[in-house]
Formats: sequence, C-alpha cells, structure tokens
Amino acid sequence: MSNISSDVIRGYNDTMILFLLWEQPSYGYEISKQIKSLSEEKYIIKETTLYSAFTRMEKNGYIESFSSDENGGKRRTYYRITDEGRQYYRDKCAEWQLTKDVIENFIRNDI
Amino acid sequence: MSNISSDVIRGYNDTMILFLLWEQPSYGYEISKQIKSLSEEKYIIKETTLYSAFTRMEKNGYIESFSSDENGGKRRTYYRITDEGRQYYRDKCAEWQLTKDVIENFIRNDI
DNA sequence: TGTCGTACTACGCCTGTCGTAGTAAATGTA
DNA sequence: TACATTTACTACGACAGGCGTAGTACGACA
Repeated sequence: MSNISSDVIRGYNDTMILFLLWEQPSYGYEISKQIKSLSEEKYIIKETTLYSAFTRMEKNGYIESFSSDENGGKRRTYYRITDEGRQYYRDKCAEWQLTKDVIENFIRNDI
Repeated sequence: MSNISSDVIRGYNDTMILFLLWEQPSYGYEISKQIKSLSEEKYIIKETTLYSAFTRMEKNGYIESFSSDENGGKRRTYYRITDEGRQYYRDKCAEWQLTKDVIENFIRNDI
C-alpha cells in the first residue's frame, strides 16, 4: 500500500524528467526533489533510477549535459532537453492518454 | 506510435487478467481475445506474457487452475480467481488511482 | 572536528516482457 | 479425404528498467 509500484511508473520516469526539463535545465538532486513535491510526496524516485535515466536519455539524444563549473557551489552535471527530447515527451503524453483509456476499461472502484 | 509501450502496461497485465476472471473462470486464449476486444484492439497481449502471468499469479495464490477434461472440446487449463486474488485486484485498482494522479501532474497536452 | 546534506558513480541482481520455436488437437476448406 | 488454419498451449533464453548496496567527495553548520 501507500507506495506506488515501480512497474507502473516504469517507462514514465523519463517522461517526468523531461517534463521538468521543459522550461529550463536542471540536475539530479533538484529533479528528484521536484518529483517528490510535484507528486505531493507520493512518488520518490530512487537515485540510481534517476541517474540511469539521465545516462539512457543522453545516449538516446533526448537530453544533453553540461557542467556548472564557474560559480562557487559544488560541481554539478546539468541536463538540457533537446528537440528530440521534446518530441519524445509529446509522443509519451499522447501515448499516456491511450494507455490510460485502455487500463481504465479493466479497473473497477465499486467492489 | 499506435502501439502501447509494454513498459506502461507492465504491472497491469495481472490486473487486467484478474478483472476478466472476476465473474467466472476462463483460460488463456479467451482472455487474450477479451483483452483485445475490451481495449478496442488497442492492446494485444503477447501469448508468452499472458501464460507467464498465469504461472506467476498461481504461484502467488491469486488464481488457481483446473482442467476442462469432460466435454468434447480441446483440453484447456482454466483459471479461477481466489479471495487473495480479489484483494490484490482491489489494491491494484486503488493504486491505479494514485498512480494516475501522480503521472498526470507530469503530462501536458497543450504543447 | 564531526555530522549532515548535497551530488553523484559503480556494480550487479531481479522481474516482467517478449522473440523464437515447437507441439498438437480441433475445425474449416477444397 | 487432404491440407491449412485456428486453438491452446510449453520451453528457453535475452533484454531493459528499476533498485539495493556501497562508496566517494565536497560544502555548510555547530
């Protein structure tokens, strides 16, 4: 209970991350906090899941990384969404509508 | 496009199957046809996925199997949902609401 | 000086899905 | 009657994404 099964979310972690990168670049730790707060604490992404998603999506060309060297703070790896990433995100959103409709045919709340 | 990614559905195949077993026992081939028609052809479960779901769920005590020996037709393995299976199904339905709400915070349809 | 929060990387296991292949009985078609 | 198709599975092994565990290292704060 309480916890969301990772199988459900599987395949949508990437989508969540891309959503958060839509407006401006960000980095691991911040993304993870944003997912937590946007989901109202209902979903907390695991660190390893998050960073492996970054690696995968960079390889797929959906995001690109750069380092925040200049300023004083600790060194971070930022990620920026690419045009391909935006298109992928749009496709996933469309797919989500389909999927949701399909699954809801098999869900009952009256029992 | 067009096809629903299996990652999304992952974890809900079991739920769909239990939904279809709710009223009466059934067997592989029939379940697969029902999933296809109930989803309006949008989701077609793979045979291997289906049968491995049966095996898994029987091991977990969510369903139990029996053979249709008597009548003339071909021998089939029927599955019947158990009380545990009913409870599991209810939990998954509740979880679905949660999950849906979480994911929808990260979906846009205006872009 | 030590603890806590931040920001990662590496390694390897686990689970569910799926591709490929094969078997075999029942049913439909020529 | 011969053959193809549909029905109804089983076996095997690969793969991808998630995750547990562990470790590193820097900065802030007390």
